[in-house]
Amino acid sequence: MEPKPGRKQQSHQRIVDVAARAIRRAGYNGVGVADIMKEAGLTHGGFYAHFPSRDALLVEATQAASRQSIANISAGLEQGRQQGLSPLAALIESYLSDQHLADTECGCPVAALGSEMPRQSDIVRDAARERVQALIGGVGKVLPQDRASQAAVLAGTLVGTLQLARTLGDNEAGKAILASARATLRAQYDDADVANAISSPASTPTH
Amino acid sequence: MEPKPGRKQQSHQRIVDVAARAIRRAGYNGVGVADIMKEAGLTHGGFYAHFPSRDALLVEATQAASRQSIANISAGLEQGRQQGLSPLAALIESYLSDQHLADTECGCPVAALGSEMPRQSDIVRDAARERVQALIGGVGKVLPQDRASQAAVLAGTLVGTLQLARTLGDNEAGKAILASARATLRAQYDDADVANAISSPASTPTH
DNA sequence: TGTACATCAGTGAACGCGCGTTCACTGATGTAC
DNA sequence: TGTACATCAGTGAACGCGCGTTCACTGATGTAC
Repeated sequence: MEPKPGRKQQSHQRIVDVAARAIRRAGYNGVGVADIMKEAGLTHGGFYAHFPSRDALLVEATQAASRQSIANISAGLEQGRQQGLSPLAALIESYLSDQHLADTECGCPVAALGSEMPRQSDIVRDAARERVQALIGGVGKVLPQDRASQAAVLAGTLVGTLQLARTLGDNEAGKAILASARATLRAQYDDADVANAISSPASTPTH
Repeated sequence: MEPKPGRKQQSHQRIVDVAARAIRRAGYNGVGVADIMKEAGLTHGGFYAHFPSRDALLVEATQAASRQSIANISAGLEQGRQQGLSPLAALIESYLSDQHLADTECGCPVAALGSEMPRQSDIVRDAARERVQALIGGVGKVLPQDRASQAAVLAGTLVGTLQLARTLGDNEAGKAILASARATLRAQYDDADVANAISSPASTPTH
């Protein structure tokens, strides 16, 4: 119903995009209203013309991060497809890639914020809950139908493994865990069909 | 060299214990010095006679939480052994129990703080890194020797799955994920040897 | 055993500082005639 | 086309408040003689 974005809507979008990266980089508690407004090229005073509260921004930022993450995962699947990987193998390779280890800011919000999500206010937690359900649902779609019930475990595996790697660091220790995890999961989930098609982890998009 | 605890050491211990629970309940950023001292029955002014900084407390709290978690996991393994479970099956059952879902405060610090660990100051992060390595090592010990390389993935699976369940909530949705995860992992990791010995999730200690 | 003093653990007021939030105001954009 | 006015998006100073940290002080415990 509103064909042109309009100046205010552009600013709004810019604030949300900045916040979507900020929460993944620094955590829900890690950045303030003033920081975000500054990074969006504005002063903090104007914030409440865009959002009724800081929490309202966190909701939109969580949703925006989710959208970006979904787009990145889709891109990873497409790239994997071109390399002859099954969707499942492509998901594992790209989610547990060295790039995703390094680029928390543009990666999966569940991996970046998983342990903080249960502690957020109701509205933020609702947004987080939706993202978790969507992640599980998305993982389910790349699993063979007879394994659909494993979606939650695989989602948990991806999220948890990436967190462990990030805590060890964006270095050899962290990368070693990811490499070992990819190898294990390839064998466990993808058995014979594509395991041989994988050679180089290559550079995959982040989530 | 110091046989008697002494009054100050007792206070110190009390503060650390309170903090070990507080960080898991509310996150590294979720509780302040004054809150912790109050919960330990002291006033905030005396804090810096015990610790050079808030971060120094977070280090000790992380280590204390790790010790408690290790003790709880050991108890879970022992309880499983009495029920005829393999150590691996017992670990899965107790880590992914409904009790551990509910009792974040006394549970595994990696599950409670995983996504915040990479963002902490150097000294806190070092403590977190040690805990992650110990967790992976501990998981490796319950795995059959020919599967030792899977320790990191399994550790990630436990941590990540519990986080997803907690974000969904301490309710049917969260419990459903845990139940499905236990079933999947039983089949995946423990194959034939003990899967039949499990019937009721029962009440297991927290971590 | 009793007194005098030193040490020790904890108290509570105070400090800067940064945060989320509010608000009177400004300058630019758009509309009416 | 030009002028007058209303609307709108953003500014920047200010507000309470809670935080981590400091510090002069107090009351209890322990030691010397």
